[in-house]
Amino acid sequence: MPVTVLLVDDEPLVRAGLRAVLEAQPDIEVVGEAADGAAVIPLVRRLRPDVVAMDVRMPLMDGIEATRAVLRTVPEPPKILVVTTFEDDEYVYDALRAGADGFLLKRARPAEIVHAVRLVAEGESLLFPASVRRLAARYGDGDRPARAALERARLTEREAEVLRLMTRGLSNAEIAARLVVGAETVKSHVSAVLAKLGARDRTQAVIAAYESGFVEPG
Amino acid sequence: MPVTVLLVDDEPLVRAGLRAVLEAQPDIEVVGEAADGAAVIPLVRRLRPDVVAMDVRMPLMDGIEATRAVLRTVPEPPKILVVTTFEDDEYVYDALRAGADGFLLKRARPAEIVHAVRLVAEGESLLFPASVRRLAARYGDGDRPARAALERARLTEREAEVLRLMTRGLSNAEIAARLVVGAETVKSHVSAVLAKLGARDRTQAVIAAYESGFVEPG
DNA sequence: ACGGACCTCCCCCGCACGGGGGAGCCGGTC
DNA sequence: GACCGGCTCCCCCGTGCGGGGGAGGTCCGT
Repeated sequence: MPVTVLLVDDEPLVRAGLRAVLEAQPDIEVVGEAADGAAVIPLVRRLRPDVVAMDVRMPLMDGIEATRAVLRTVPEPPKILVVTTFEDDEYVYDALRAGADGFLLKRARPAEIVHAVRLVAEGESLLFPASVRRLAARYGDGDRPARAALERARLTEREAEVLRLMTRGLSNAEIAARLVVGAETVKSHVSAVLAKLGARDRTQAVIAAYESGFVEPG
Repeated sequence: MPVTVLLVDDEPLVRAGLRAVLEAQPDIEVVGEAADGAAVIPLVRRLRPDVVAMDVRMPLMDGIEATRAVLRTVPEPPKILVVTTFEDDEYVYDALRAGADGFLLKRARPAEIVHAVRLVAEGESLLFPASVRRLAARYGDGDRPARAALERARLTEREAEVLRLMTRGLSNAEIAARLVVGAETVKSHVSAVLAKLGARDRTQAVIAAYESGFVEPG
């Protein structure tokens, strides 16, 4: 029986590429796709794939969190193959700690991609040495306070909703109208968001939202 | 007769994705692939594609240089569609100056990718294909001329630089200090950017920059 | 019963922002 | 020469924004 794979990546182009590469193999079958980590668990339960090819950066739930969620909640969970780029090196260790079974660079050759899927399906774990080496080189750049800030932010539901509307370009008055509350209330929420994000104004808050993946561009 | 396309990208996965997306269309045919800009010219001469989907960052010869080389040396050159994820505004403008006919983000949806290929094949040029549709949808109520404004949005060098600093969260005063000009000058540039982007305030301008791929999040 | 989030609304206040004008200078084009 | 686009700087002016306070209300866990 073939190895069944679930693709999880927010970029349709990458999904199409992975599908094309993997389905060219007679012993590998792509049984499903998801555009965000938040959609993974029900899909895994229903499709019961052998391997999940999981992107790291996704809008709602990132690959790390999704990996944790799957391994925690699904009995006999699938193997998790984290598909990453050089830019995501910072997450490699986090993903390993979350229980991922292997790593794959998006720029790997098709044969390597196929090989990686077969390996993790067989229970082997693999790590591309190149990515780990780069990790050490690039570690400590730390020029992304916005991301860290947002991850630590713990916005309340209302604050997150207000931030979402801010990222749609709405003014405080428009947000108030949309949420059917007073303008002063919106100001309070906005102030709370700015404080939690370490942002000076709504523009910086919106930037932080984009940089952190809180909103999906495109 | 179908639109013929040559794919130029150093990542096989991306090539596979583009091929899968484009060949799903009956009127588009992928006639060749190259992994580097250095291999483009002989391929273009031999295959005579209508469109070259050209990556920017490649090991030997980048997409900008390859675009220049093709347009300089090939009679009746193909349309050049620059495809990239890494969104240096430098690259964008360099590519356009080099004579590229369009600009496409890898994270665009398949339909947008197909649309972009057809457009440039027909002789249209497009700058930020994704953003036009999205902003049109967002302000689709019709009260705002954002769509037309953005289509006309040809930011000057200075305006693009100001917008870039806006997307870094800088205030007008900070931008003025950075560019060593007066605050009034920055205000003029910002106003021009807002007008050209159909944005009401700097927040909406930053959003448009992210949505259009003018800046790359993450 | 109590504290503590959370959501809601209110006050005052300073200021950066953005719109509307105009103007001089430079480099390229016709 | 005249023209035009781009960059620079200047004026006035209204207001949306954000800081710093405070204060009710509900729900929840202890």
